[in-house]
Amino acid sequence: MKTSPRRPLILKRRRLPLPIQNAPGETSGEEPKRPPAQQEPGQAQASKEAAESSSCKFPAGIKIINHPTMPNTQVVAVPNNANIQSIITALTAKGKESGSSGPNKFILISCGGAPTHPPGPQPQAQTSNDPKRTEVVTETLGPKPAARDVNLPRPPGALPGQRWESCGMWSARQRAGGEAAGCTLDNSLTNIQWLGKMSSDGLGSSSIKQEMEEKENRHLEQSQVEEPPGASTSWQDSASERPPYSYMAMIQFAINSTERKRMTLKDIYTWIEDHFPYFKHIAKPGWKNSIRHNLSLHDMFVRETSANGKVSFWTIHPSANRYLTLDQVFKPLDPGAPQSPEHLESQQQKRPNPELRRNVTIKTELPLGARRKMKPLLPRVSSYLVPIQFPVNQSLVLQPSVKVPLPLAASLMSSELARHSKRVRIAPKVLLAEEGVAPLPATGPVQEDRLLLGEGLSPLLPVQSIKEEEPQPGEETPPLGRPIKVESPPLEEWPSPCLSVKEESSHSWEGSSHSPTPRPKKSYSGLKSPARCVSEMLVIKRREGREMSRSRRKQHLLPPCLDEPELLFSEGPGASQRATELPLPAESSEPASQLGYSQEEGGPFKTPIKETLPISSTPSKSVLPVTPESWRLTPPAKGGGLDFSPVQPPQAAFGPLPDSLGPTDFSTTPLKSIPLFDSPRELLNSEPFDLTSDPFSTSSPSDMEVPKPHSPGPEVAGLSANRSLTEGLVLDTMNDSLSKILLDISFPGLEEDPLGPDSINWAQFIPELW
DNA sequence: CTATGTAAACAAC
DNA sequence: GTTGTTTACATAG
Repeated sequence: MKTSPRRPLILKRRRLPLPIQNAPGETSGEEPKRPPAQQEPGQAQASKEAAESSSCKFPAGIKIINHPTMPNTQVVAVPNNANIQSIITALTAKGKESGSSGPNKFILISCGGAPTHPPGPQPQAQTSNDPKRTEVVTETLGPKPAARDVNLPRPPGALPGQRWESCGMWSARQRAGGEAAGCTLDNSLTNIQWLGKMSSDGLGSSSIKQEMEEKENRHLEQSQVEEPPGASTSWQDSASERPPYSYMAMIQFAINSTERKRMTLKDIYTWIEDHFPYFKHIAKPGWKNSIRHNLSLHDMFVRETSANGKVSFWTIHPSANRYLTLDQVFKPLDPGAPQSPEHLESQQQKRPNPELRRNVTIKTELPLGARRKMKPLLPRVSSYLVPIQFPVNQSLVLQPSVKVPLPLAASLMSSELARHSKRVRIAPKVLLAEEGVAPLPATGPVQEDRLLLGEGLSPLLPVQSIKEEEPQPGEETPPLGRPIKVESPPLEEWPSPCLSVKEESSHSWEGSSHSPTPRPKKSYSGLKSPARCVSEMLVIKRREGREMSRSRRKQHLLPPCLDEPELLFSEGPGASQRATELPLPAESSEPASQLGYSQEEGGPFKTPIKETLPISSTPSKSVLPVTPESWRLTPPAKGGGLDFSPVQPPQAAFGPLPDSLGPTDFSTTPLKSIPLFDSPRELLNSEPFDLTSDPFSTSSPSDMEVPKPHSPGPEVAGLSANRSLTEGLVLDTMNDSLSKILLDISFPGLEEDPLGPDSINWAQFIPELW
C-alpha cells in the first residue's frame, strides 16, 4: 500500500475487514493469526454489510444527532459493542451522499453498550460507560499517510486490573497478562489498529492487528523464553536472511517477549535462534559474542542476578524499555502485499529523511539483504499521529481524570517529536548516570518515558525491579547484600529504586558518585532504595567521554526526560512540575498529571549529553534538528533501526483514572475535532489540548468551549472535576479521514462549568449517552 | 561522529 | 566452556 499522502490510512484500512465486534479483543479469542495486514474476510464482509445497510441505517443502538454547533457534523454515539468499522463505512457512505451540503463529518463516541470486550477485566479506567464525553481534542490520527496503525492500546489481554497500561497508542501488545507486561509500545504511532480496537474497545471492537499482535506476543510471552521456533513464523520464510534488526533490537524483542521482561543470556540466544533462523543456521558463531557485547555495551540492558545469585537475567532498564516486541516491528513483507510504508523500516537510521516519515518513504531496507522480508516497522518515531495514550482500550473514553491530558500530551509530543524530527526517541536511553530517573516506579522521579509509555505496566517496573525476588524463591534476597551485585551508584544514577542498573564503571561522571568499585559494572540491584536521584547529573558521560577510552563503553541511557517533551505543554515547563516524583502508576492518583510532567521531566533528566545522545541507540542522530532539544529523545534502540522509541503510554496514569466522574450531564462541549494534521506536530502546535481549536473545519469558536486553556499543563489539569476527557473518532467524509479526538466532556451541573453558558448539554441530545 | 557489527583478550565462574 | 566486560577495528551513514 502506499499511501497516499493524505488519505488517511484508516479509511483504507477500513476496507479491511475488521474483526468486528466481538472482538476478539480478548485475548482469548484469538483468531487465528492472520497476517497482519489483512483481516479476515469474513469480517470484512460483515462490515460491509453493515455498511451498506447502513448507509443509512446503523446498527441498533447507534444514535446520531446533529452537532449543535458544528455544521454538517453529527455526533454518533456508538455502543461499545458495535462494529465500528461498519459504522464508519456507513457513515462514510452517508457523508458522501450528503456531500458538502449535508452531514459529512461525524464524531463517534462510545456510549457504552454492551461491552464486547473483554469482559472481564476492566480496568478501572474504563468506565467507559460514561458517556459523557464530548469533544475536543484531538488527535491525530489520521490523515497522514503513512500511518500505520495505531494501536489501540489495550491489549486484549490486559487486565484491567492491572492497570492496564495502555500503551497508549502504541500497542501494547504485550499483554500484560499476568505480569506486567509492559506495554509495548509500538512505536509506530501510526498504527491504525486502534480502529479496530476501537471497536472493540471503545466503539466497536476488535482490532485486528492487535489481535494478531497479541497472538504473537503470546507466543512470545508464552514461550517466553523459549519459544517454539515456529512462532516466529512470520519470517520464516526469510529465514535465511539476516533480520533487519540490530542485535540490540533483537535482544529487546527477546527480553520483552517474556512476561517478566528478563531473560538469561542463553535464553536470549535461543529466542533469537528460534525467531531468526538466520542465526541458527547461517550466522557465524560469533553472533553470540556480539549479543554479549551488546548486552554489556548498552546501558539499557541491565543484568540482574537472582536472589541467590546464581542466575543472571538480562533486563531492560525500564526507562529505556520501549517494550518492543517482534510483532510490533516486524511484518512480513510480502511481495504481494507490500506493506506499506508503514512498515518501513524504521529505520531511522537509514533513512535519512528527516521528515519523511518513515512511512512512506522509507522503506529502506537494510542494505543488506536488501529486502528483507521482515520489515521493520517503525519504530520509534511516530508518525504522525500519536496515538493517544489513553487507555483507550476499552472504552474509548478516556478517563475523566483530569490529569489525563498531560499524558496525552506527552504522548503526543512524543510522537510528534518523533515525527518531526527525525526520530525522536522516545525512550531515551537513559544515561545511566543521568538517569536516575527511570526506574523508579513509584517514587522516582519521573520516569519519563516510562511513564509515558506505559509504564503503565507498572507492574513492570516494580516487577522488574523486584525481580529478584521471584526468581528464586529460595533465595530471597538478602536484603542487604543481596547477592547481587549492585553496584549501583548511588542514586544518582538511576534513581529508580527498583531496577538495578548497571552502572558503569566508567562513567567518570558518575564516577564521582559512585564509588567504589573499581569497576563497577552494572549493577542491578533490586531495589534500590528509592533514592531518586537527581538526574541532574546527567552528565553525559557518555562518550563524551572520550574520556573513556575511545572505545565505546556502555552506552548510557539518556534520561528520558530530556527528551521528553515537554512540549506538549509547551508551555510551560513551569507548569509542569516534573514530577519528580511521580507516583507510580499504581499510585494512581493522579496519573495523568504526573505523566504529563513526566515528560517534562526532561528536566530531570535531560541529557546533557550532547545533543546527540550518547546513547547507544540511536536512532538517529538527527533528532535534534527539529526539535531542539527539548526533548530529544533518545532512542534506545538503536537497532538498526529499530529503536523504538519507547514511548510509553502513560497508561498508568490513565489507568488510575477515575472513573470518577460519573456521567453527569455534561454540558456541552463542542467538539473539536481534530483536523487532521499532517503532522502530529502540527497538532501539537496547534494546541493539542487546546480544545479550542477546532479541527473540523470550522470550528466554531463558540464551540469550543472547552476549556482549553492554553496552557497545556494546566489545562489539562484544568479539567475540572466535572469534566472528563474521552476519546472519540472524527470521520470526515469530505476528506476521507478518520481522526481520533479527545473529547472533553464537561458536566454542566457543576457550577463551575467552564464551558459557560454556551455549553451544550449533550445529554439533551443524546440522552443515551449519558 | 555515531551506530553497528565483529573479533578478541580477559576475567570470573 | 559460559558469561561478561572491554578494546579494537571496520563500515555505513
